[in-house]
Amino acid sequence: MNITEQFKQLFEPELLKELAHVAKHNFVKEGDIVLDIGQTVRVMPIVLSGTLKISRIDDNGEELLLYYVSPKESCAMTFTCCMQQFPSEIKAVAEEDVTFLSIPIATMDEWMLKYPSWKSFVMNTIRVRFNELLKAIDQLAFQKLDERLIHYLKEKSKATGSSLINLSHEQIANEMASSREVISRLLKKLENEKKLLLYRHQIKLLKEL
Amino acid sequence: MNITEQFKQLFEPELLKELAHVAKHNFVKEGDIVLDIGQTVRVMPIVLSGTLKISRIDDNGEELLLYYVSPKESCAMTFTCCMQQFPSEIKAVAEEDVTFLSIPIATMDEWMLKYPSWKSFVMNTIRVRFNELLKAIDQLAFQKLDERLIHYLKEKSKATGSSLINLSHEQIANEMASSREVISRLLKKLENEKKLLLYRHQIKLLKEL
DNA sequence: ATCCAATTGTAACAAATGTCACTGTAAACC
DNA sequence: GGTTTACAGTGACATTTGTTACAATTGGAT
Repeated sequence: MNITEQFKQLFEPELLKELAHVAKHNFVKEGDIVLDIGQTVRVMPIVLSGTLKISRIDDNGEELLLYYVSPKESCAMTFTCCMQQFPSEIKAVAEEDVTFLSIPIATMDEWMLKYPSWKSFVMNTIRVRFNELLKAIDQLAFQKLDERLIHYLKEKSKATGSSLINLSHEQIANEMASSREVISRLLKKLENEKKLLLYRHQIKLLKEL
Repeated sequence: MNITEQFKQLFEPELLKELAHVAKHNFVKEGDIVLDIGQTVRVMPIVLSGTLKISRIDDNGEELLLYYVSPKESCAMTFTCCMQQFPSEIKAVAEEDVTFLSIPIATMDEWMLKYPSWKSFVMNTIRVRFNELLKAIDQLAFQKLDERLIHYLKEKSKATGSSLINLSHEQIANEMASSREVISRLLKKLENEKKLLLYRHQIKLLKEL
């Protein structure tokens, strides 16, 4: 699908034309790091296909998944860091193969003044991502690990669009800043409760979840 | 101090003039709720004196402190919710008596186009608050409760500008989404380690902390 | 001065999570 | 086919955090 088609609902015709003209196309493979902590952000990305995983890494290299960026979406923190040329506080990895547009700083700055639909898009992105962070905080502060795990699985399923999750327990533990044995234990409990099925490197979510 | 004086470093002269003219002055007393979860935000606040406490409340009424808004600062989530007339996801309470300016939506929107210094201020506010939320997430995901408590006390001390903290253990437990007995236990441990002194309704932080 | 309510201290126990050690098993590679 | 390696299962134990219950103390109210 071409860009104009994909963003027809979101942007006004003039902006669509400029977008097709100015935006650079990028392609990264599953697992590629699009942006690492500490790197200076130089362009604003808009995902066309695939999913970006945004996460936070602490000093010991421990990870915590924050949220996903899906097609037609962007990442607010990239945006604000970008506008002011600050180093990134988050890490963005391609969850699957990803194509995305990149918009130069100067351009998106100019569009803020010129196109109401662009300003709405940016404001919306910022608001939505704030709420994602608040959701992450809710999970950490108010939920036990079993509830967090269920939430994690559902989000992962939503991001990939499948009830089959292809991850090892170790990988899940890493993204949740927990440990493999604990995740195994909780997954087994969920299996006993008939909420999912466990296979090697794969989890099938059932409707009871 | 008058507004023009206070914001001289931050805003250009033209904007200062408009600010003095357009902004409404508000005053709230310690403990007053400036904005509750679910309320629609109608103006953007800029603190002149005192401190606002921004926190998240879950469905069971449990609280978690997110960050403070100090003089010459604003709250990014208020801003983005405001711009799009969405209900607030956070609660803002006056930590001490607070005076603040409020800017109507239409005005701040207009200023975004007109004044570079205003746009910088807004972008900066958004970036800084994102980082505050990330700090909160770091604490929850990667730190044990004793470290979180130390962090909490230091932040509180910074916000009030004093090494004397006038709070009961119960209040601290509430703001940290923990329980009173646990906080008492950890505070006692810190006292034994000569990092602070405990009094009734008061904690004195020592330089060893 | 006495009483009362709020605050703090603390022990004992419970639950949640993390760690260690080891086993079995499936997949992947020669 | 046999070996190797990554993954999953699990019991035992440690640590962290939460809960219950009650005692001790403080500060204010009357």
